[in-house]
Amino acid sequence: MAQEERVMEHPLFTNLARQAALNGNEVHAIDQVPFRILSIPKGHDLVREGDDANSCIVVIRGLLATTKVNELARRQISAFHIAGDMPDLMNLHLDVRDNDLRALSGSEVARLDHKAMLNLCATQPKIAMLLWRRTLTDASIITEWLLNIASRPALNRLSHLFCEMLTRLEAAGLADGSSCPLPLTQTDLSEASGMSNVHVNRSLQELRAQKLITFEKGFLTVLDWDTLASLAGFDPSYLHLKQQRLRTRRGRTSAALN
Amino acid sequence: MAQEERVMEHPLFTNLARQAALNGNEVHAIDQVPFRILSIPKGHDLVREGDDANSCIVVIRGLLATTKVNELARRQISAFHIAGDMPDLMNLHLDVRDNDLRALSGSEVARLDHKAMLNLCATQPKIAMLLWRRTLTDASIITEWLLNIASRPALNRLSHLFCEMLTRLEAAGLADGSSCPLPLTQTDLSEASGMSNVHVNRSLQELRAQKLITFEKGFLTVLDWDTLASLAGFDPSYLHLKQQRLRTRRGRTSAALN
DNA sequence: CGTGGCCTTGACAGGAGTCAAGTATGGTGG
DNA sequence: CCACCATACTTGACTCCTGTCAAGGCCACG
Repeated sequence: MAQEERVMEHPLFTNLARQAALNGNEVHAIDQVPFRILSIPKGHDLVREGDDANSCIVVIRGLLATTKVNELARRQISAFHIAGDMPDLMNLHLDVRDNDLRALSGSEVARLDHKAMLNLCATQPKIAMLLWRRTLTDASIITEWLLNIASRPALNRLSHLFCEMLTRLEAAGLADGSSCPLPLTQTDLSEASGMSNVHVNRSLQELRAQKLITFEKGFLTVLDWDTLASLAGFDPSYLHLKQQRLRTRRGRTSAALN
Repeated sequence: MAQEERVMEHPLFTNLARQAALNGNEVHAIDQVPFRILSIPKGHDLVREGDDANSCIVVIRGLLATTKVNELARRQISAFHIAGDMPDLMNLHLDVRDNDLRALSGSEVARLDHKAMLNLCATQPKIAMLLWRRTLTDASIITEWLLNIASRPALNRLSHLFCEMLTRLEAAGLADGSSCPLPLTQTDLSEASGMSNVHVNRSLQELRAQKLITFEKGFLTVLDWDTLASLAGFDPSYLHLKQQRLRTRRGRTSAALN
């Protein structure tokens, strides 16, 4: 079903095999789910509030965000989605979606057939459980964002965001040591962190001045992970990553305690 | 297994039957899940951060909250749980819980056997789907909280919280017209809304002065729903309630548009 | 070479936090 | 029945973090 010239693995498989071993039966069931590859240009909305919740997406490449605008026309980003994420899995069982899905950079996604997905869940309890589990870690991240936005001042808040993104991108194999691509504008950051773009700008300058990070041209480099993570109060356990060693490898935060 | 003298319905059944019709087979499977009734005094923690995620709770009576304290010792409430809610369903598939569950009023809960629940999910896809769906609406609420806290000023933020709680309590049959029990202290409100308790106090006075609400002795009365809801930008669709008529009955917000 | 994003800066205002003290309220025990 | 205490609520004064407004600079792109 893949419309690409190269033979590609089923996107769902790439996604789930990272979490647990699947038997032949399950792999076969996954292969039966039809999908299409879509390219979304930067700034475009893939799904809109009010749309029927009939899509199911796996990010192949790029950076997307779940956004929602409130009655005062202020836009809020409630989640970032990187390669491997399933941005609207949350809407699999809900009738109408109440948020938008926007590409923050040029992105490529696989759109899985909605009915086939529901059928897959109904017939393969283990896969359903894995997908469920994914939605739960997504929810865990949103809860952490709530804590972050509600309880930390600007500098710490931004730091936390950077710590999270570097950790997630590293876990997805997209980071290079302490650097990673992060194609966000300062306005994007402001919409994700609940602060004004002006204040984001000044906080970034402060982070740079303290030699904690570099952030330019959509590229983030963490210069001093320990200080940044402790400023942010960052504890990656809420990400529920399989490979906790990633954290210890870079995480002198905990190593320093020994 | 119920340790009460009166014969009581299985708490899970009460919970799920509200969402969808269950066949005899499914009802029987539910009845096989052992549970115990617990009473938790006001202010006590039922589960703590770091505990093994081996419990599964249904609220019978009272008000609980999921809380988490950050590195600055500031406590944040990320969810309220009323009768019928399942506060730690989110942890069913996650290893270690990263938050606390606290009784904000004297409460009564049913603690379901964790393994039996996992088994139930593995053998009854439809029930698993219903439970999954519940976690998704919980996530939807948290996302709305994120939007609320990140993007609305104090007065609107509190208003939104009140709108939500009245709507949820009404849907659970616990509200009396425009009034409902809401045993929260102003400190609780401040921890839920991400503002200081002093500022909560002043905002409450403002809401009272504008004759929008009454809030005393753990009892909330909404005096002017329309104004309150529009101030809050409240749209109940994120609650994913079955009976949308509840909203229209009281919701002159939408009725007024006709 | 113009135009539009995006980033940067300055000046100013105001919302919200903190600190601290004082006032209800309710439960407890003598 | 009343003194006592803890908890919750109120209030005032002050500070400051953060938002808003407005203007200017820097690219990238057509």
